[in-house]
Amino acid sequence: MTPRAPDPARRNERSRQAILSAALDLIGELTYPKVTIEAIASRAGVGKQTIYRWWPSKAAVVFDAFMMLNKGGSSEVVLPDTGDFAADMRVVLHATVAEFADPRYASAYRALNTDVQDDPALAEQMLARVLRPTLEAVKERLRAAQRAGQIDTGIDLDVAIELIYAPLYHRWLLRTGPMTTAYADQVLDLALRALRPQ
Amino acid sequence: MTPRAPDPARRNERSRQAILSAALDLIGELTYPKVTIEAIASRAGVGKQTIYRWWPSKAAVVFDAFMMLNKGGSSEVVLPDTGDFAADMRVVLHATVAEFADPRYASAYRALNTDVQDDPALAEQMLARVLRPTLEAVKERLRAAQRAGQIDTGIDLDVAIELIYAPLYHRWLLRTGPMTTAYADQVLDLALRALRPQ
Amino acid sequence: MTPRAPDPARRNERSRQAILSAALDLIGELTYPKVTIEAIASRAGVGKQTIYRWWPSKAAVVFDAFMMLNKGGSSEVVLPDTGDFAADMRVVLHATVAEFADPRYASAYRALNTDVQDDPALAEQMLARVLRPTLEAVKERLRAAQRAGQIDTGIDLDVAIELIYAPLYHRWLLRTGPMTTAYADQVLDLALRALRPQ
Amino acid sequence: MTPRAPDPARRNERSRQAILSAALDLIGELTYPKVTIEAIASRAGVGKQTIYRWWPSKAAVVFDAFMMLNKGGSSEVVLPDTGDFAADMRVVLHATVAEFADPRYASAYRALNTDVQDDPALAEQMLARVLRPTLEAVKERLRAAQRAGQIDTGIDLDVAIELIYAPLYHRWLLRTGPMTTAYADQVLDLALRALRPQ
DNA sequence: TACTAAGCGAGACGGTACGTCACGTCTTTTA
DNA sequence: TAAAAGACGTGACGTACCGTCTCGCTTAGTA
Repeated sequence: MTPRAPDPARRNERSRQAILSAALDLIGELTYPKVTIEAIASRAGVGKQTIYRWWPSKAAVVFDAFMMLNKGGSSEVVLPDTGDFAADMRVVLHATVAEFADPRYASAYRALNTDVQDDPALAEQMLARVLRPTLEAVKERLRAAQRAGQIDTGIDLDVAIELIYAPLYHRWLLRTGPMTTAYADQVLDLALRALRPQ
Repeated sequence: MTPRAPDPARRNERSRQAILSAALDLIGELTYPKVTIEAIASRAGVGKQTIYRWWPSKAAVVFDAFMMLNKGGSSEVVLPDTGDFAADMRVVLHATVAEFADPRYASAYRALNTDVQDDPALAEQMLARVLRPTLEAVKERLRAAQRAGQIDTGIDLDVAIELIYAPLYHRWLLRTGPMTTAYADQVLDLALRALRPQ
Repeated sequence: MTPRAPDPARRNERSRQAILSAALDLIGELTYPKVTIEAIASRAGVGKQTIYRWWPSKAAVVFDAFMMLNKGGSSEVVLPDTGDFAADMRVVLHATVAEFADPRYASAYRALNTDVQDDPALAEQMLARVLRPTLEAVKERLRAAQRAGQIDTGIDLDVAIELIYAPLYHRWLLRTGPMTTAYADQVLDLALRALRPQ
Repeated sequence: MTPRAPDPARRNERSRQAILSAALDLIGELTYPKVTIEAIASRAGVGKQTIYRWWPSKAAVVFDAFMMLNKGGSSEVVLPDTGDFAADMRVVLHATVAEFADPRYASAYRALNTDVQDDPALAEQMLARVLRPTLEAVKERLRAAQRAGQIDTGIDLDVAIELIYAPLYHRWLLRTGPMTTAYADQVLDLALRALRPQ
């Protein structure tokens, strides 16, 4: 009596799009607990079963919806490399600040950070498809900067990355202060003091 | 027909304790969405109304329960000052790592970080009674270190604090890696490179 | 983990009445399969759970609603006894025909005769509280008629009763013909030919 | 854009048989509400559409399945005529009792008596193809008995028929007692008292 | 010492959303 | 082109909690 998985080939692409769009819209309009599966289905003009057929939970829907926004779902992240690490990182962090300013992106991301707390499978996906690609790209850029003599070669790059990124996420998630490019610049300046060769 | 606020003098302390303990126990045992008001009331041997009489939401109950654990509910945080800033911070960060290792503390804290996303009042309370006291104490210790010439005087202390703390919270909330004292030491070492006079 | 039965003392009589009335109204208006629990709850202005708390199934609700109509729920049935059995039975059968003419009574009765087919508990209740009381009363009246010499003493009264009643129910349930007092009279006349002393 | 009726010539007889057999099997195994179209299709190894293409409702399928059992689907009913009306009717009623004892026949018949309540088209079919042929045959036999002087000529034969048949159906549908040949004999004996010339 | 008003445990209530099932329609693929 | 397979929009199912309410029953503080 296995439930038998549905056949992806028969999947209705129009419905899939409608569901993800409805989810994003509702997340932007309502507080997350009010973004119910029923509300998404209703907004998308779709049966609830069509959601349950393809996603195991609301969180999974939101994840896919978020991935639609996040770099078009691509897991490949490539950072600019003009040869000036500080300038390149500044561009990247400003882009991050800009993403946080998009209410649909920000709300979906907050929702995922909430759901991740009680959903190990989602946590793994977030790590693998959202966080890790970015962190790996930064790490790669850091390595290039080390080769160029801009970053101390004795530094543990994994810690270096979090020194740069964590303050932004921390401030944003906990709303300890405004999320501005100026703040990003401050953090970056300070972090670079720690990373440069001494 | 104002509902007339309940009289705190007549409040049953035994019930209050039972509720907060039940909340903490359940948070440690169950996934947060299953920690319902009904479950707390039932576990505490208490009527639901007794919870609704004294707290506006589940999040408020969890907050009070968490405060019971967090430094005994005191909002006064004082950091050690042996004259060696690095050593003092190391002690403090190790204490933080230890708190994160307590499952009841950790689960309650995660739950609050979740609820905060859609509850501005709770967010304000978290900031004022949990985060700010610690951050202020660290800031104070940083100022003393500046006076002692251990920290560069040109540094914005608010950013400095986040450089030290954010990586820990980031790694813990997003589970990007293990939460160890070794990691805390690495972060602190790196951060201090940024903060010391140059 | 027994579900613990609800306490009848705390039951809301207003809700109970609203539910039974709503059920009867809907049965009179809609085809039986469209008389859903949700529709009853909605019409009664009541939560679904209030129905599920007190009744195990839609059929049970309909049964109680029907009993409200059927002789005011009383299980005591007493037949007239003027000394003339034929005349007395004619009165009784005409009353039965009149009941069948009430759309709420008739629809509820039909619904119960439907549900009874797959619900032995309901079948038992129908027998004990609806059919048997009437049949017993007729039997009692038949016995009196035997003593008065109007009915042959060799007759099996249980069969005699069904000879009188079954044709009415049969015609009504299967809609093999119109349900009129004239038909009742015809059946009664014929049955009495079988029952009278010979 | 009329849906265009399917062409009966192209109908797959193997599927038709499989559907009717599956329906009968399920009716014998499950409670009627659980005999769903999906269950029939699945059991028959047939697509749902193949059922919807050829039958308007579950009741229609069950009707056809029942007709397969009921006298081989023939609508022609001929009663024995040995010259002894009582004996002939006894044979016929015993055959009816035997049919009621077949669980597939009985379950299907009960199901139809249920569906008939909210489906006038089905009711008409039941009357025309199941009840009327039998009743007409009995009527014909009664007429012969009248001519033979065994039945009073003043009797309304339609009422006479119901006097004989209704008690059996009544007892069977409402389960007011066991369905035995002895009971059939009792009913017949009593009914004949009413019908014989006096 | 009795009275009275509040908090209390209990749990029924009107609701909303859950996740599942079957409906009847449709679309795609196979024979 | 009928048939199998099964996804789809729809809507009811029966359950779980929500937050409010109403019961009796303690349990203080007032008379």
